[in-house]
Amino acid sequence: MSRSLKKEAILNTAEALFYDHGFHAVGLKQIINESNVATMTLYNHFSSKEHLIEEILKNRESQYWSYLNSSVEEESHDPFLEIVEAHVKWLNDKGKKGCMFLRAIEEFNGTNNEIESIARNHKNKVLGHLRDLGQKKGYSNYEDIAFQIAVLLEGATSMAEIVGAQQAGNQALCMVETLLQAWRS
Amino acid sequence: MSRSLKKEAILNTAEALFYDHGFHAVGLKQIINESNVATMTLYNHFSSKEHLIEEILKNRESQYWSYLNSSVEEESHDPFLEIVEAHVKWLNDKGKKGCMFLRAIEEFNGTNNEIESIARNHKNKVLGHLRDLGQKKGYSNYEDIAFQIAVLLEGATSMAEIVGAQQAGNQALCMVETLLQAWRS
DNA sequence: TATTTAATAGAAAGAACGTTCTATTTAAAT
DNA sequence: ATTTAAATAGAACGTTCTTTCTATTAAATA
Repeated sequence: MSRSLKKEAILNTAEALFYDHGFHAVGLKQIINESNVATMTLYNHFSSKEHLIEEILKNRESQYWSYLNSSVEEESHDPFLEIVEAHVKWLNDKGKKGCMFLRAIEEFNGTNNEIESIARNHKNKVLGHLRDLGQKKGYSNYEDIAFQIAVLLEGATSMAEIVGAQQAGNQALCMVETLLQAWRS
Repeated sequence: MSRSLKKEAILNTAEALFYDHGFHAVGLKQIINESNVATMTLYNHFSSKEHLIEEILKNRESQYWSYLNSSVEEESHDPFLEIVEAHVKWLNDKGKKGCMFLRAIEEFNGTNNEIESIARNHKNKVLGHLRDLGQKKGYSNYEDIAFQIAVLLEGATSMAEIVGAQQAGNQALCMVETLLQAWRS
């Protein structure tokens, strides 16, 4: 098993465990056991638990963007609908237990600035992306529209924890359709 | 300082700390220090950290309902609008850092069934309340409408962490108005 | 083949965790 | 005034935490 495969195993196991139970609730021992590596193998790849968390968040962010970008075409007719659809796909695949970035903010605010920044920057980048889409589509109130779509995305993520990704996603899609129609008229 | 004042101090301090940093991230030592009680005073009132968490969640649930009930009149003309307004008031007063119930579910799912149940039951009760309101208002698709209002509420809670309760609340209110208009026509 | 590099298991460190114990002081009840 | 009960500070317990160390084995490179 090559070096990078070990690192990959650690990242995958740790991401799953942190996502399922929280950053502070999961110990390195469990991560080491479940990813079948030695303690020092983890510490050779990541200098501390918190640096491991940073790398997991960066990975997860790029995964999320690949969901958004693969589903939303350039010059799409309905970019917001496609964004919500892509987000729902993400929820089905990797988002059934809430938003890992919000949880990072919640668990590390005031105690680890780097982790908090990674998470906050991600959220602000999504907001900026929505704003760009709205502006490109010619909405004069693109600022408000971006916030509102963001509320829908975050709401769907949270509701997926309670009623499942399917139900939460469908309702969010239904709402964005209604809103788009209202905004056009 | 009487016995029940001590208990109250512990509950308030612990609620604030758990809400700010998470259940696993905050130790009893900090709670004991910041609420100015002795270790055994805490253990005389609460048999364990997790029982303390249970009581905090139950308290918080009743606080949330008092926000909802005080703002929503019987036979209101626009109960959904009032629900969202009450929720936004809650966010401004006690909800700037996400939903404590969702976080309880996330941190204790699979490891503490009692805590998880308290949180899940609360969320389902809110959903049931929304359904009742929709049905009473005569919406035939009250089931879907309840889910959709819930998505708005949860979305506003999450967005409050990123852009503040004011902005998040305003956008959620704006959306519910648009949706209500669409549902009526 | 010889040499360097990675990965291993597991012990050990030292701090922090939840919880219990002890001995003392304060307050209430008789 | 005497007894009973509560609350106190803080030590202590056993466990777990993150991190480091050691000594050994496996892989890759030269």
